[in-house]
Order: sequence, then structure tokens, then C-alpha cells
Amino acid sequence: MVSIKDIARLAGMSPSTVSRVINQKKYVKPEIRKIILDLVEQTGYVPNRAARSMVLQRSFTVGIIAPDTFNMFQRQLFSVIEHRLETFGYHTLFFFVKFEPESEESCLARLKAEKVDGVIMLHEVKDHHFYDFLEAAGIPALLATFDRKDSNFCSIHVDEEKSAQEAVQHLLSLGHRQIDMLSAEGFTFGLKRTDGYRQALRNAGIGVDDEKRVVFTPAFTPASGRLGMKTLLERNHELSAVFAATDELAIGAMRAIWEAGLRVPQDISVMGFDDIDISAYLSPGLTTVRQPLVELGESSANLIHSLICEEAVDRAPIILPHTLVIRESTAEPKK
Amino acid sequence: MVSIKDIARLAGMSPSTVSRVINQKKYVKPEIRKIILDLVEQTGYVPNRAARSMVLQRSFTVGIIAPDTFNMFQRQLFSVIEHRLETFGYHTLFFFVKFEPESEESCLARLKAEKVDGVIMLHEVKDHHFYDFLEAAGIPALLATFDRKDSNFCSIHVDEEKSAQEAVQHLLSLGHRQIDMLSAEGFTFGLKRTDGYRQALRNAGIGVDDEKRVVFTPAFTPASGRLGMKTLLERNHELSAVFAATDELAIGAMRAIWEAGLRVPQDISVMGFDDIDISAYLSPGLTTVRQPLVELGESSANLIHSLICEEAVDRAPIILPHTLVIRESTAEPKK
DNA sequence: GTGAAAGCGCTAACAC
DNA sequence: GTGTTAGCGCTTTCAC
Repeated sequence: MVSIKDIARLAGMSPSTVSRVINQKKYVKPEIRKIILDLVEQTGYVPNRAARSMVLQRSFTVGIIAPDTFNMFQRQLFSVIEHRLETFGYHTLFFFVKFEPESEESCLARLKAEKVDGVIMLHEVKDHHFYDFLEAAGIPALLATFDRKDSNFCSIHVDEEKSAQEAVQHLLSLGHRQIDMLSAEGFTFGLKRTDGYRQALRNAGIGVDDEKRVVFTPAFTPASGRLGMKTLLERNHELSAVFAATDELAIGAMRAIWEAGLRVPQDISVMGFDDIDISAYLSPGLTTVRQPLVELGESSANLIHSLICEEAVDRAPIILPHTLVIRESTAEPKK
Repeated sequence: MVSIKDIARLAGMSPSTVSRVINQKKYVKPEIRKIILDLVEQTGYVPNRAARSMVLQRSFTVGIIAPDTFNMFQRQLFSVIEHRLETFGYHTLFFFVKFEPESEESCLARLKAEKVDGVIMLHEVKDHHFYDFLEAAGIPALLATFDRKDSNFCSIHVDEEKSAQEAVQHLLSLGHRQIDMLSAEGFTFGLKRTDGYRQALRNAGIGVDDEKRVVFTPAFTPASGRLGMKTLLERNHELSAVFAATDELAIGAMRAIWEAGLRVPQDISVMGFDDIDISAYLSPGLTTVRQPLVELGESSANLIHSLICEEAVDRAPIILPHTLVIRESTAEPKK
């Protein structure tokens, strides 16, 4: 493999000079710069990452903390982040964590071991030590899709409560009055979206009946959505619409409704949240709240990069705009 | 950050001894080994990756070549691979490539730059140089989900033709005789699955009519599936079933059928391929051919690791078993 | 403007 | 069994 020394020898210069050219430093005669650049081009020389890492004390790696369940929205988001980070010459390193103390612990251990330059958290870790370590170690961190009021970390996300409220308002505006809520445990956004649901009902002067109309399933998966919706249906109360905290949950709900011999939206309207890839291609298409995926991913990547480079950055939470996407899974209630 | 020297000093030993303990080498007195291990534990010492990389001339990284379009099956597969590789202390590095010569070229350039220890290809690159480089550089590579007869690379995949044949046989056994095929360009598996379709029809003594019954769309996405199915429907011939080369395509097809005011499976049966996450949760559930995702991912990770470690490995293509998963999107034809 | 030299943290060959 | 030493490929003082 061709090294900086080879280039130096070929150019009749010292490695230092080559290094200066490569790193765009000044103090190199233009003609020499040109010679070296040509040589680099010809030989296909690329600096060795490990060597640079060592001397620069940087790994050129950002850690992605993701839940073990890594859902579809998160997967799509990751793709965007990865693409963008690549343009900065940054790698990405996965840290999958389960909803268990030991898993968080072992993730923290790995995080300490891997010298990442920054961290993007797609997952809310429970363990305080996690955040403490990040702060103490001075590792730039970004909370993407959630927030922690009590911390100094930058965060980027939509206004969960408000967008959930708008979702339910859409249902209300269609004439629905008996609206159920399907959410899951583990992530704050599930709580916030449920709060938005409650708020929308209250604003409309409709009583909130958590016992009857709200279900929290164990996970944000279609499987959980199906089970949650079955539970709701088995409670055997009147309902004309259901708001699911994520599209995946909504897909499962639609499935349960279908299994019960009912139709969406004729019998029950279904509304989701996230606007993942397939939502537009379901039959019927899923009405949902779109999170600006690309903007979210690109901003996350840009932000962590700025943080790593110690550029001045506004540390206030970034609230991204959401959009109501109305498709065919919602309609006026029967009668 | 605590280094090997610190441990050595604390233990009153030399760095070499510490290194021997860490790397499980022999020739260290058990009591000294214990002292050092304890120290490592206490201080939370972890060897610096960059430094190890440099001296070992290994990056502890495997490159994942994935298409820019990174579909749902591939994303799920990646998750499995990543999890497994993690247990080996390996990182994963993304190389997204588009279906354009320049993109392949720039990917190759990056591949040369990043000193990956191995490569898992989830994407068939057209450019010969790609494979030539890998061979010339002696970088272990694994073709996952496809194969190249003309190469020496290890590969792992299902028997595409045979499984597609079985899929169509299922349709035939239900009584269908007018079966269309929806595929896409860019990947060999799209061709092979189409061949399987043709073969199954021929075996059943049914004429193959590519002009009329087969559509190749630009991509394996729901969007393409929808468009492809529209094309098929607009051709206005009799059809009672459609076989889509992937589940994503099938989802789009179901959507197009729904948009046309027809029902699945009452009017048209739909069959997919892959068995991605959501397929079981569609309404109706998608009948499909399951690729053994977990086995595929774990074997891929294990195999590339063995290759990297220069363990003896059977280089014959690994053919994984597929399974027919029958759900509700297929039924007997009308009348 | 440019080069010499030191050093980042680790492993391995070679002494002892 | 253990220590000494050199060196992986790079950047960065500090001279000149």
C-alpha cells in the first residue's frame, strides 16, 4: 500500500510537505503542491485512517445508539444519516440496546471502549450513567427524535404533542367522537403522542376515558398493533376511529380490524404517525403525520459534525415541522 | 485515557506482558496474569483500536456494499449482520452504490481508501474492476443474496429459480392459469425469479407470454410495483393471479389492484417473495416465499469472519432453504 | 517554505 | 517468562 513516504520520495520532498498539501495547509509552493497532488492522483494514495486517528486522537466515527427493535422509521432515518455522514468522511458505528438495564450497561461499556467522536441517540436510554459518561467524557451527543429537558444535549425532533393533537383534530373534524388510542411503552414519544390525543379530545369537549379507549402495548410493532387493536375491539365499546402512535402500530391495527371482518375506513378510521415508506402504498393508504425524515436525518448529521468540529452551534432544541398526510384510511363515521 | 503503559506501570510489568495477557498469549505466569486482568477491570482499560489496527494492519471493519435503494429486506438483513459482527468485535462500514457507472467507480475508490478487512456485497456491482480489485487486493468478499458463476467469491443465497417455481406452482395448484409476473431491473434475482415463473408455467404446459404477462419495472419498490401492476391491468387481458419478484413490489401491486376497484384475493391473487416484516400484517396477509433472514445474516457474518481469520472454509456457494408462506392474498380463482 | 524528529498506542521479534 | 526495542503511517512542533 502506498504511504505518505512513497509520495514524498517520488516528489523529492519530505513527508511533512506532503502532509501539508494533503491537509490543505498553507506554506507550500504552488508548483510543489501541484506535483504532489498529481502524484496522489496517479498512485491513488489515500491517508491511512488508523494512523491519522492515532495522531489526531480522533476516530472519525460517530456512534448510533439505536434500540434493538430498530423500527422502520428509525431504519429509514439511519439511512439518511449514514449517507450524509459519509460526505464528511465519517463512519458510523452501531450500538444496539435493549430495554434492559444490563443491555444498557454493556452498551455503555462498549461506548467507552470505542472512541467515537460523537454520538447520535435514536433511543432513549434509561440509565443516568449513560448521559453522565457522555458529558464527563466531553463527547458531543445529539438526541434525535426525542429530548431530555434536564440535560444539555442538543436535540432535534417534531413537536410530538402538537402534531398528535392535529392528528386527532383531523379525526374530529371528520365527525368522529369515539376515538381510541393505540400506543406502546418504552419511548417518551408514545406518551407525548397520547397526551396530544387527550388534549385534542379535551379541547373538543369530549371526555377522555383512558380505561376504555387507550391501550399501551409492549412495542411499536405491527404485531403489537394488531394485539392492541384486538384488545380495544374486545372491550366491545362503540368506536369509529383509532389513532395509533406509529404507522407500524397502525398497520397492525388495520390488520386486526380486517381480521374482525370490519373495514377501514368504512367501519373504523385509522390514523398513524411517522409516514414511513409503505404507508402510502397500503390499501387503503394510511392517513398519518409525516415527520420530515430527510431533514431530520441530514440536520442530525450536520449538527453532530458541527459539534465534533467545535463549531459554534445553537444548542436550543430544534423543532422540525410536521405535516398532516391525508390518505384513504380515514373518512367520516358511519351514519 | 488509560493506555497499556499505565496498566504496565501499575502492575510493575512491561507493556509486552500486558499485551500478552490481553491477547491471550501463553507464557505469562498465572498470578501476574491475574494482577493485570484485575487492573484492566478496575481501570476500565480497553486497547486503542487505531493503534492495534496500525500494527496489525487490520481495520476490524467489514464493508457492506449496499444499493442506494437499500430495500426493506436488505435493511432487515443488515440488522442481523451488524448484530452478529458486533460479537466478533467487528465494525461495519457502508458503501452505498447507485446503478450508475460513476457511482460504482467512486464506491470503488472509497473501498480502496478504507482498508476494510472484508466485504459483504448485498448489491451486484456491474463494474468488473470492482471484483478484480477485491481479488487482487486479497480482500475476502462474500456475495450475499446473489452469485457470480465466473468468480471465486463465496456466495450465500436461496435457490431463486426453484423457489420462484414453487411460488408459481402454488398459484397453479389453486387453479390459476392466467398468471402475470411483476419484476424489476438491476438485480439478477429479478431475472432468476422470472425464469422460475416461466419454468413453472412450462412445466404445467401453459404458454409463457412475456409480451403480455411480464413487466419489468425500474426498481423493487412499492411505487414501482404499483406502476407495474397498473400497466398489467391496462393491457386488459384476463388475469387471475400475479407473482411479484419481491414483497415490496407485491405491496405496490396490491395497491394498484385496490385502486382499480378490484379485490385481493377474490379478483386477483397476489404472491410475493422475501417475507419481509410487514408482509404478515398486511390486510390480506401476503402469501410469499420466505428467505431465511436470520440464518442468511448470521451465516454471512460468520463466513466473512472465518474468511478474514483465514480459517479453512468451504468455498462452494451456500444454498439456504426457502419456505412457502401461505397467507390470505392467494385463493382459488373466481368461477 | 521546507525538513528532521518525536510521538500517538500498540504488537512482535529478539534478547535475556 | 519477561523486558527491550523497533516500527506501523501519520501530523506537528521546532529548527533552519
